[in-house]
Amino acid sequence: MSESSSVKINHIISLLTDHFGELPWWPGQTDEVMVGAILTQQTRWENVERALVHLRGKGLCSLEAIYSGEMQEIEEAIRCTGFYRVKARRLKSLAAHVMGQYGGTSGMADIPTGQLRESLLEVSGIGEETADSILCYALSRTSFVVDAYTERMAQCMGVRERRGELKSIIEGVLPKDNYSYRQTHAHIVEYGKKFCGQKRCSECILLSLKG
DNA sequence: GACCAGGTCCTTG
DNA sequence: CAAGGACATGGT
Repeated sequence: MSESSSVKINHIISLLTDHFGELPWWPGQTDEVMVGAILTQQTRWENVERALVHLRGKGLCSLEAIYSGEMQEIEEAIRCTGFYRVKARRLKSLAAHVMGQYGGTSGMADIPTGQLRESLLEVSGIGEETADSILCYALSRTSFVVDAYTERMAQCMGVRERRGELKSIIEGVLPKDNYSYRQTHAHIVEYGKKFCGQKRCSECILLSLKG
């Protein structure tokens, strides 16, 4: 990674923090956040929230309940998030993995973050972003979530590194605490939603960094 | 009706 | 490795 990329990213992060301040982002209990991490794949958060309401109504919000729940019930509850058949399968895989390997969410407490990440990546349907979302937002670890917005923003500011490298760069400049990790990812997504539509790119709040 | 959304997996070149 | 398609509903 180039030195200038780190400097740029560091600058971007502090501008975003100044602009957005503290954002309430992805609250909730551990298991629900893990479920949400899968449901939000390529999907708007508002639709995920509706699905979570359905799941709560059926008592299907814990991994234990999903593990033993009916596939049909799960599919029905999450239909509004799209890709519902794939996602139901992914939820089952995650539940089976966590129950089988750790006996439940609480069993993961003593596993080091890096090891847990590798473990999550073994689950079919959990890629890098979902694994990091679970680590950061469900398990309060310091593993930064790089998503499409992060990559888009970086490209837009002339930082050419792709996702894997971006993760290293960002983790390299952030204070090593979970709060900073959560907030920074939240800032990037808010920035992306508000300013990264093609039409609005000229009004981008980071315009001063371009060039 | 076209196009996109806080991805991941599988197949091809 | 990069690129393209499949998975699917809901909002603009």
